[in-house]
Amino acid sequence: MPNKDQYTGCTVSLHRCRCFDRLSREEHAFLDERSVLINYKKGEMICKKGSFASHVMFMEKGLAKVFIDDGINTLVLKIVPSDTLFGLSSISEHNNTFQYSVSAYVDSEIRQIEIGAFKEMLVRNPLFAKEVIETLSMNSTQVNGRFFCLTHKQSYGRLADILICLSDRIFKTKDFDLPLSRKELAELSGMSQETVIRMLKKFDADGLIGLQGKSIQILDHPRLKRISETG
Amino acid sequence: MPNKDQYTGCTVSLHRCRCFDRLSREEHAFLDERSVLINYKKGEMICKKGSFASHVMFMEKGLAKVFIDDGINTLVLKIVPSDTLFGLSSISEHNNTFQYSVSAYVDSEIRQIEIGAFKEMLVRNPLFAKEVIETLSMNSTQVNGRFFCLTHKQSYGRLADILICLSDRIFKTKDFDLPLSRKELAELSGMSQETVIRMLKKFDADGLIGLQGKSIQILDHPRLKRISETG
DNA sequence: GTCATTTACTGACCCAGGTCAGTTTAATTT
DNA sequence: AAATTAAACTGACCTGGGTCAGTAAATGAC
Repeated sequence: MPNKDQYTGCTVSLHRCRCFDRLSREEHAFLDERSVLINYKKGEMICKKGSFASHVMFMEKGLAKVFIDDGINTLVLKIVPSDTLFGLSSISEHNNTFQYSVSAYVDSEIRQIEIGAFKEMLVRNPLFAKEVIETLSMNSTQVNGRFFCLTHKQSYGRLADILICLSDRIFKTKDFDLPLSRKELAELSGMSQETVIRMLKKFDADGLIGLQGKSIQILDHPRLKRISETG
Repeated sequence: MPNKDQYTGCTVSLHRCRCFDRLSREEHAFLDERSVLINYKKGEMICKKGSFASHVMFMEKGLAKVFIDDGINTLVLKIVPSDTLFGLSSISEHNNTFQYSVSAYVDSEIRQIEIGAFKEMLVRNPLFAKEVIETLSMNSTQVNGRFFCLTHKQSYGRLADILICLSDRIFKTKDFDLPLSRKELAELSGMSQETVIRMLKKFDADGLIGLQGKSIQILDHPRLKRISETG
């Protein structure tokens, strides 16, 4: 077999954190009592990089982007779909602030788990800790693949990646209404708004996708895949 | 205070893993007995992405690059200096292979710790696990900063970053002999060999650095820093 | 409904930096 | 020291995709 590793700019890991499966009924209750459920509206900021991290978060239902920025440019690290634990980077003792910002793509329901309780659970239940380690490690691998892709693939490939990712992993259908603006799609694939628009039109003209405003359908998945792979 | 976050393409975290400080004498001995010490020569492969991960590693002395590649392009995720734990991404149960490759920049001495023993320790000693989580989390933050930088800064800024990083964090002197070729410096700053050479020459001509072959001295640290920040 | 504002789109321009094809210098080998 | 090979460097060329300056369409406000 060939040793060609393929990376994608995909933003969502297939990994689901199993840490809560490791908890006893009491432990589960312990965390539950130290959690609150918050609703966010589309576009709302869920947490801001640099602010005090008083909790880790669990996306009950919704979709959000995890990103860092310098005031001018934005880099989307990953997307958080339903049933995902996030904000783990703030477990660190010496860095009790969020290491990234998160904002809602759509109306979202998020459970905040008090960080002290979460940390206590790490020490109380080693299997829980082990799953958290697993999740952190899978996250890194995911982000690294995306890192490779954004630095070494060209734009067509990156856009194809994102379209495939949206279809396969996020909406799980070939035909979906994009809750993102072109601008957001652009920062997701690491390029300018204008380029995204031009390339979407190109894909549409070439019969790879169907495009009517926010509604996108994947018409030629294999060819899209090939574009993603070849650049 | 302004809310402008600065990211650098820096490859080395200042974080040192304190997990071993959490071990009792016996636990220390336990891991020691399940470790081996291996020497690698400059340029030698320390581990290959995709191969079975039978151990985590500790850099006793040396310098190595952690990278992923697709056969054509290489992306250096980070540099591993002395006294650093690495290869943690292979702790995962469901992914018992290395998630990246590592190769030695200079002759290096590396302790391999049998992964079963390491995982056992994670469960046996929760404070140990907590420190490992901390390290994973710091690693991510570090790589994310680099990610931002390589995707959003231009080449001069990235090269300035790397030079500052080499001087401040790796060699800890303003005057050092680079153990890397221009090609390696290029992949470190995410650009082509030719561009690195041209820019080094430019920095030299502008009096920012002194350049004689492999020997580099940082002459104008503040200005270099400014270049790193602005472009 | 009309107006205002945001989002989507188009075209023209341009330049950072990659690629290619060399030459020069340094490091190894014999 | 001559011969190879690899690394460092130079110049010419070219293009992917960013930026800017608009227009068109969609969405929301009143």
